[in-house]
Amino acid sequence: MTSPLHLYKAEFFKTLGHSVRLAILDALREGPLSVSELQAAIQTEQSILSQHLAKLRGMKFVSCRREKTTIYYHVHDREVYQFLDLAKNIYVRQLQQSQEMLKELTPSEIA
Amino acid sequence: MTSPLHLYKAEFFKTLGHSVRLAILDALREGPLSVSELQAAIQTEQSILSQHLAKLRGMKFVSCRREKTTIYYHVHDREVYQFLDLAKNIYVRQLQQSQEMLKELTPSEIA
DNA sequence: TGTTTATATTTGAATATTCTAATATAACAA
DNA sequence: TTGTTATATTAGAATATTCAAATATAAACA
Repeated sequence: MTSPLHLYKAEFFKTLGHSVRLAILDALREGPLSVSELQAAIQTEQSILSQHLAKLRGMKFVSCRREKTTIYYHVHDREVYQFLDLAKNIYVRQLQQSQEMLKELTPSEIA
Repeated sequence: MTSPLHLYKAEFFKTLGHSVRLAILDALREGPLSVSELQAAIQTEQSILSQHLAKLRGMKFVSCRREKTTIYYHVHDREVYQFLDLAKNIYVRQLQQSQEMLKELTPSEIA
């Protein structure tokens, strides 16, 4: 086990495992945005944004087209949003569970 | 942006971003397995397996119960498999696309 | 051509993750 | 109690990822 496919899958998930990259995908839900629009939307330094866009491009989560000097990014496969929403179901439940565990602790147990 | 929720989501995906952890989840598809059964199934050192199980537990992807000296792991929320299968649709398409790009390259372009 | 604007890439330091090896714990049996 | 089996945790080295700053590129325009 831990086949080449598992390694590829791992890269796939790793690419999603960064808050800026998730914010980028979220920002692109409504449609394409230029890099500077993205920069404004998620409040991130130009070079950092560019580096994260490169990773998303590398895994084909996004593509881009140039229009004069502006580069517009869009998600490559909109099914990714279904997927992200399904993820949300799961981690929201996971979070809730953690919350419940916290609530059951007495103050002395927490300290 | 890059809210606390985005940070949490990123942790969620990061937890899935390792081939051993994906192999563990796959191995648990059919039902619970003990640590040594997992070890046999995915051919991994005891301590490494244990460390990855700890991460999966931490994010509540798996839970475990003890039976005498044996510890059985199971996935915490079976919806994770729907989610992983949806992921597969997406990255298989992404892979195919990369393949097609490769095919279009002439040998000289590759070298 | 030179300048400006928009974006990408590179480099090295800072940080985080993973692995290996060793040690710890928990339950049970002799 | 001591030993054994199954699993977990810890510590430090090895590796990978991220960030910040500087530099590079590409298109458009004066």
